[in-house]
Amino acid sequence: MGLFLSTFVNRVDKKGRVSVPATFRATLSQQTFQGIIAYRSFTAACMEGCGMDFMERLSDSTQNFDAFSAEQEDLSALIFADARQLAWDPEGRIVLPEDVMAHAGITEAAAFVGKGQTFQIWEPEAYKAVEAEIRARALKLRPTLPLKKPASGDGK
Amino acid sequence: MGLFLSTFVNRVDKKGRVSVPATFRATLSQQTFQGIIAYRSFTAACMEGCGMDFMERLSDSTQNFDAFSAEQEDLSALIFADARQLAWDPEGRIVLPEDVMAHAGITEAAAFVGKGQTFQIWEPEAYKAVEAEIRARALKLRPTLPLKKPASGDGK
DNA sequence: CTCGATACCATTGACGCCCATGTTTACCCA
DNA sequence: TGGGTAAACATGGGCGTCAATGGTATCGAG
Repeated sequence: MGLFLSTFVNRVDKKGRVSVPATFRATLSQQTFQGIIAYRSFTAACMEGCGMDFMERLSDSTQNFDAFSAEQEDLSALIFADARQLAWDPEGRIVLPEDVMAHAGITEAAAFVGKGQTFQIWEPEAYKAVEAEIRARALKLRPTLPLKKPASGDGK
Repeated sequence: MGLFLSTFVNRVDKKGRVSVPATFRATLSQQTFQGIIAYRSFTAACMEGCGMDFMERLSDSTQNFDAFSAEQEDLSALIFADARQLAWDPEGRIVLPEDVMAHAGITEAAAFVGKGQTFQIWEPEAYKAVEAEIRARALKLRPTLPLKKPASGDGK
């Protein structure tokens, strides 16, 4: 399974177009929908991004009523309502809608930030500030990452 | 499963290329992604290095929401955002990005330091200093390493 | 007919691939 | 056991391809 890794800053032209990083496109290449899904973050001034399969998994999760609280169901409903399908053109660019750019404060450039299964889209300077903040806190608290054991069997 | 062992110092050419030690490549040879993943250490002036499977394990771990605190989630998110996929060329070299070399202070050479499951990339002189420090501390404290029992069954 | 959206085309600059070379290590044979 | 040979690895440079980016044309809707 492909992951969204690293951070890429790409220019936004006057038509609102921006290139989706090639590596992100590669991870999404096997999906039914040739593009990305984007919705406004609840907690930060950025967009959340993912592929269609992630949306389907979210949908599946909400089917298990007992697995999800009422709050979580509200949240996922909000996500579905706000999600936009942004197809990319033959050159791999998407067009950022007005309100998306407004929500994230994006003007001239957009930062695609890998989050593993998903990614985020930020105004580059805003992300730098947030990142520095988290990094400083991480340095102070020194949390440790509990890792699962490698998949049993072979190391393939 | 292969381990990253020993320390290798290789030259960095003017294009920023450096050979990944052959033994490290062998350790990573069975991975889906032919290259290394590198991200900036939070605590030291070096890069942390690993293979794609390590990232996937991290991703799997973050799926267990209850197992993760907010701080840990921040940290793993930071790793994903900072992780760079550095594929090697047919000769086994990777290109070190500008900011990577800046963070680690690397100019003419890079030291690949085995850490077992992972490895680190240092500016050679900087690592020598840190190593001497750790060695001196180890001599004084005489820490002991608790060993797990060997896995029953196969030793694979 | 006008405006907006999307496909098409062109440019450039970085990155990956190819070939060539030196140097060390490992191996084979005398 | 020693020398010679061959393979593998580390290193350097040149070139082609692809991704990112900016502009133009075309199609459709209002």
